[in-house]
Amino acid sequence: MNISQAAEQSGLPPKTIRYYEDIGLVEPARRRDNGYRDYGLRDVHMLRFLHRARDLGFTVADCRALLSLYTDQQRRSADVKAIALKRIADIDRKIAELGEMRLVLATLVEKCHGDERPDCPILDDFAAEVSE
Amino acid sequence: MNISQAAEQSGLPPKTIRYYEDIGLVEPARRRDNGYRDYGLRDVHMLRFLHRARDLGFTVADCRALLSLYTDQQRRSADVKAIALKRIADIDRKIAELGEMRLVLATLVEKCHGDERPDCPILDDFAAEVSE
DNA sequence: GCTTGACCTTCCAGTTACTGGAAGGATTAC
DNA sequence: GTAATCCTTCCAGTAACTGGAAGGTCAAGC
Repeated sequence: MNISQAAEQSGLPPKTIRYYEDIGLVEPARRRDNGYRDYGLRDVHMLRFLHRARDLGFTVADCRALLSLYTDQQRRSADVKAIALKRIADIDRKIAELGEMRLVLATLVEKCHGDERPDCPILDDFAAEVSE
Repeated sequence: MNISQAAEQSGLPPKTIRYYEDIGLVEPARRRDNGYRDYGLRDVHMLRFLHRARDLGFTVADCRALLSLYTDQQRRSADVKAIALKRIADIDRKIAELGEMRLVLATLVEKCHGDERPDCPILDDFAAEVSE
């Protein structure tokens, strides 16, 4: 099948599929006589795998590792789990960070009357001297 | 003062300060005879403002707007508040997204025994056919 | 006066993971 | 035959820096 079919079935845009080939995340696709890439079920599987992993926020580097574990029949499930746990820890760190930002902003927003007047506790906060 | 002092007092690395000047986020600094940038208190103020705003996750584009509101005595606090509210909405969207990822991953991780054996529900999930 | 180290300058390249677009060839529908 | 829709490659841009190279400046110590 052509790249656009593979795109449709994997959920990845054609551009992204070519990009993944470029960076060696997937094997170069077979080519037909006219130079078009030709995908089979197995290829689509791999692409879908990547789509799913990327959707869960794994980096391309992680995807490389996950894909290699996926194709390795001798893998240890512990290795997969470790990558997933690292990702969860990452997510937790980001959520915490965003939560702190949100808290600060919500506090400031609440104090700001938000009308035609120029005085604004939000800007005041941004401009405040750092407390020693 | 030199850029490294300005960096220390604003919390931004010298590289970043030069970068902000490059992209026109701050006015070009005064220069001394030797070509060195020379910063005053007012400059450091602006830089610290930017540091704070960036720390709260505002984009550089937002910072541009916030900085212009900051220096505008005729500003409407409503405009500042609107930017902050947009940022909060953004944070909420990101937290929700991360929360969903976390939920999925935590479920999968829990199911994975994580030992020497190769079978792994995480990989199984990634490789699963999309349900129609 | 000279050297050494710590500054400073500019400029170019790399990071992440794509995405848009141009130029040109192939295929398909009518 | 031709128009629309594919496909190809390649180059550039995105966000917000960061690292590093090449070279000028300055302050301290001998």
